[in-house]
Amino acid sequence: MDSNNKVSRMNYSDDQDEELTDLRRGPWTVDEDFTLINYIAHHGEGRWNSLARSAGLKRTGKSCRLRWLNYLRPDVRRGNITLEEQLLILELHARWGNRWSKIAQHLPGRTDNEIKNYWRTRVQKHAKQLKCDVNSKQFKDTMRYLWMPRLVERIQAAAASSGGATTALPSSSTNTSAYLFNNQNSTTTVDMGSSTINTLPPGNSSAAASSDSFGTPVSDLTDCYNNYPVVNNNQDYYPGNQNMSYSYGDQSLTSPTAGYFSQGLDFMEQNSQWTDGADHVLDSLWNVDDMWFLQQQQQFNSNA
DNA sequence: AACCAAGTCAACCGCCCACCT
DNA sequence: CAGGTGGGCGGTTGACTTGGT
Repeated sequence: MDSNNKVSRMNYSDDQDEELTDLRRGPWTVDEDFTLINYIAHHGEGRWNSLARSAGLKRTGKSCRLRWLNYLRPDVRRGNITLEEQLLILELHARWGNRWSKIAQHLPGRTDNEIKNYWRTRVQKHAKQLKCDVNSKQFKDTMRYLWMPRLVERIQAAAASSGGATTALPSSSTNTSAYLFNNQNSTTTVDMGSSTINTLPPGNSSAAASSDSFGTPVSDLTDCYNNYPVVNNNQDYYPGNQNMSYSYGDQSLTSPTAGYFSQGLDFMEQNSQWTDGADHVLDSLWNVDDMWFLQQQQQFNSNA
């Protein structure tokens, strides 16, 4: 994207400080990025307003902080949200709601902004397609009893098809134990560091895991969202590796999926197209299955 | 090729809270 | 305690991209 020197045409409220009229807004230029990086490298971060002035950046302190935290920070990872991360986002959002920064704390390298964008563009899109509110019990149940188990299955399948867990892992990860799935047992355990996500017995895995030519997993909530190589723009500035690992503190995550899902799996197994690995087919079936699930729920609720 | 709609995501805003004086 | 400042958070915007017609 060549957005250099473009200035946002957004409207801003009139109560901005007059000095702000001299300030640049909109996309950051490469020069600005270098200036900010170099300044922080020598002086550290914090005191963003004075930092912006001292560095000679015609930006607000907030803008500098945001640029640094969401884009320029050496350990920031962008794009290519893995299946494991998707699962974790769903799980943590179910627990905490729109506490993006709190959720982001458990996905090293991910920013609250990215997670928020992921949620709004992918998850809310599906809620819209299903014609239900993203905060409704129906939608939450659909996530809990359909999408999350599917994610676990596909994580497991991806690990199995790669002869291990390596291709499903972020290239930067050094904590492979966080991604090892015990797919030989009747219960699939997703080990996220010291926490676990238990889900249904895998049985005959019907939801085929798909991957692109790079071996990177393709999102099941999205249309080939991950279908591109890892893009980490700030590697232009930081060519070194990133050592990070998934940790989940001492918290335990448990999905009450066992026992709820057999019908859904049967449904999927009856659709041989599930196994062809074509994402457009899979994605279209998501909605069919989701609609079926919602109908079952509505029927159940009306009978109750 | 041109147009349009939908999707994506960087960057912004307003609000709030913690801290300092 | 009040006022000012810095920083963090969630929500929103809009430029750009992509896909469909």
